[in-house]
Amino acid sequence: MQLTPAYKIIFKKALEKSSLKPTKQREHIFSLILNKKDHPTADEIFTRSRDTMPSISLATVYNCLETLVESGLIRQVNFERESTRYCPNLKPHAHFHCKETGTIYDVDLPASLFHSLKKHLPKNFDPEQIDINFNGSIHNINNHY
Amino acid sequence: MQLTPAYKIIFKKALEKSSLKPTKQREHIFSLILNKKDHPTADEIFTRSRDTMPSISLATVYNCLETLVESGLIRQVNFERESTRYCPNLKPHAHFHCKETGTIYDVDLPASLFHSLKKHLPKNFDPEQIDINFNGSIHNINNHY
DNA sequence: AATTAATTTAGAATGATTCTAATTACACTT
DNA sequence: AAGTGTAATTAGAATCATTCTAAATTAATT
Repeated sequence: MQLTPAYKIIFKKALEKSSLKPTKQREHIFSLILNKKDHPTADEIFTRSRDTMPSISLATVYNCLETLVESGLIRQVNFERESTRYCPNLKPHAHFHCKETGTIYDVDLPASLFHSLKKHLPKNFDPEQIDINFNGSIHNINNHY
Repeated sequence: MQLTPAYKIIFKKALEKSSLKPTKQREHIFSLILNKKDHPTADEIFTRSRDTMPSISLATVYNCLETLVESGLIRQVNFERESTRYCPNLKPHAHFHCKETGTIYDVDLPASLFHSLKKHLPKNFDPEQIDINFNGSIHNINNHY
């Protein structure tokens, strides 16, 4: 697991901005999330890291994920009360949760939609984050014949 | 805690539709949620019910809430991994979570917005529920002078 | 190399929720 | 009214994701 040089710079800058240190563990967790663009839980990341960094502890995985979120390198995704998942996609987007498989899909949305959502808030409400989560099922197109 | 006659009918019908029984406990929990239109947690509801139904157990509160959600009488609201909250407002709406106080506010949204959100999904994605959650702070207008 | 602060670590603790198994309530028959 | 069967309630144990704690390690700075 390696970060590309470009991402290495992004990584260091983002952490330094919050005066956090670019440690091996943090870099490793970040690269794991970037290299497989799904939405893993802390525990899945912990399991994955056993291949390449067997000495890391679960507590560290949680700590690293927290600092990566803080520094804006990844996002948290929550569905109901399932384990928190982590997402490297920083573009404004929504999530679709398939209730059959549990898989989470990114859904790109135009910025305009986020803007019109904000317009419906009272003037003194200041949103920092907007989460849009769909929950449903996915029809297999091949089933229709 | 009493349901109005109108709500009593709604309550019975909704449960019967799922062949569930309109028990004292279920009715009581439902009335507690209707009569104070905030977004209580299971534990808060448990505490509130001690005044009027001291014998109810926490497990029953959880069970009742589950059946009320199943039968469409109330909605669940989740923010991050905080305790699940319950909401009697069945109109399509969003939620705003104040990160200072933890309070949750309903935000009415036009149905058209939900429709345009759905348009951005792939054709075979079939959303059953859309959750829109704002997270942020609320400015006190009186602070500006 | 010494000092200091931040980070990592293992394991314990927490807290919300679910599960289990026993009891109770209710609807429907005799 | 008594009996039967099913669903609901209950107390307490169990679970599971996450956070906490305190000690050990690492990294940055003097």
